[in-house]
Amino acid sequence: MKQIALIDCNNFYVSCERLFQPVLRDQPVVVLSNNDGCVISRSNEAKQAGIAMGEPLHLCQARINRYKVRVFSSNFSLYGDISNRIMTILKTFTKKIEIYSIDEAFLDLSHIPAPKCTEYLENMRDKIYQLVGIPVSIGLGPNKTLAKVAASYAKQKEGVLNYNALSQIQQDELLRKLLVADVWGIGKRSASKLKALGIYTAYELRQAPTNLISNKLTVVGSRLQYELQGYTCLEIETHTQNKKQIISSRSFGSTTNQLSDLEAAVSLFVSRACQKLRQQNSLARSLSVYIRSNPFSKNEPLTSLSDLAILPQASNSTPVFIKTAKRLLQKIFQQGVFYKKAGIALGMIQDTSQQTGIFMTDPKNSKLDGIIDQLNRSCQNPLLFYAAHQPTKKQTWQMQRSLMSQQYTSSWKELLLVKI
DNA sequence: TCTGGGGTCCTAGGACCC
DNA sequence: TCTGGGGTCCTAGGACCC
Repeated sequence: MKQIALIDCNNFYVSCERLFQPVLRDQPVVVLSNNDGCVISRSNEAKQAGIAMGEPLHLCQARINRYKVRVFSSNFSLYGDISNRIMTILKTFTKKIEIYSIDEAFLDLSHIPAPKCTEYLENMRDKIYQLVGIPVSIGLGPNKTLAKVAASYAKQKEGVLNYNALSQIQQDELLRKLLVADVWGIGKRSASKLKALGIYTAYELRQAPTNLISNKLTVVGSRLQYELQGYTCLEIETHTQNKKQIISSRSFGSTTNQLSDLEAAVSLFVSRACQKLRQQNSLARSLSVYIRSNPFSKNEPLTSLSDLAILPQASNSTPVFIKTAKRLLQKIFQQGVFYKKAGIALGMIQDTSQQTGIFMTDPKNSKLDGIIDQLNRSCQNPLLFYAAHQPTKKQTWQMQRSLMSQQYTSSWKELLLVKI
């Protein structure tokens, strides 16, 4: 039988903040999304204080005050750096690893003798804590879905749970306790469809007639059902695929009705996306731009505008896409609307080597982009910008991150100081 | 006053062709 | 006046994930 492990960092962003401020260890802590909008990571104490995942800050402010919850803006460059350290350690255990998200990885440990597997996982957990200081939970099962199930219970079991080592009765018991809405891949919609069929738990989903599930939840549901039964439908993907779409978008700190503000924002998003595009050695042919007003506004109706352009030739040149983005923006822009968010997406992505036709990328532009990438990669805050971003102007639309911790590991200026 | 961002996969339905 | 049906490709939108 296969042995698939899921390593899941506990309350990852909160754990990263605690790493550099140990005094937070027993305190309730939350980390907020961009613009300090929603809660996106909670310590166990904060969960007990009744703060929900994704809850808007302004709705839980009273509870935060009452329970003296410590609040942080998100510090993604710090979290990314800590994540890299953990993934590097995991790679010493096996080459068959899929980095699934910033705080999760699947490992194929089928080569480890089954009786030794639990001990192997405990060793892994201890090593990560010892070397990086982040607590993790590890679940192991015959496939990804059951590894996920095991990991969700591992949090109560000293961080490690080996589903394969359980008896049939224990496995059934585990699935009976698990609500179907908490199964990986079952969201709100699917959960309510299943509820209508009288299916409430993972166990009931596993036992349900297969044609019923495929009718109601399509092949996606069928795959999950098979995986709950112990078959493999979702393989581990060991090499990172190039992105098929690259999105860059942000909500603004405050709204704006100025085209020039939107142009500056969109130009910045295009530069970020193009840099990612070049990083994976790709070209894109389509660019879409969208802008919208505040969907939560009680006074103004929602305005959401977008348009897409397809270039005659695939490109990864920042100036080419900035020019196109501005053209689209001018086309869709409506006067008198107060905009809260803008974004761009690059699509029709292909490998650099796939480029055909006689028009190649302008060598001058591509050399310039290369130099900008190189300089900006070597430092925390970009050194070089296209003038279209208006970097020297104070931007009213920029993000609010008033509660951010230091860049302890990713900025020379903000390294942790140790006094001895 | 204050509600994230980035990504994937799947499907239904329209356009088009023979 | 009669006005098919099957196949492919593409896209928008739904659903879900972290």
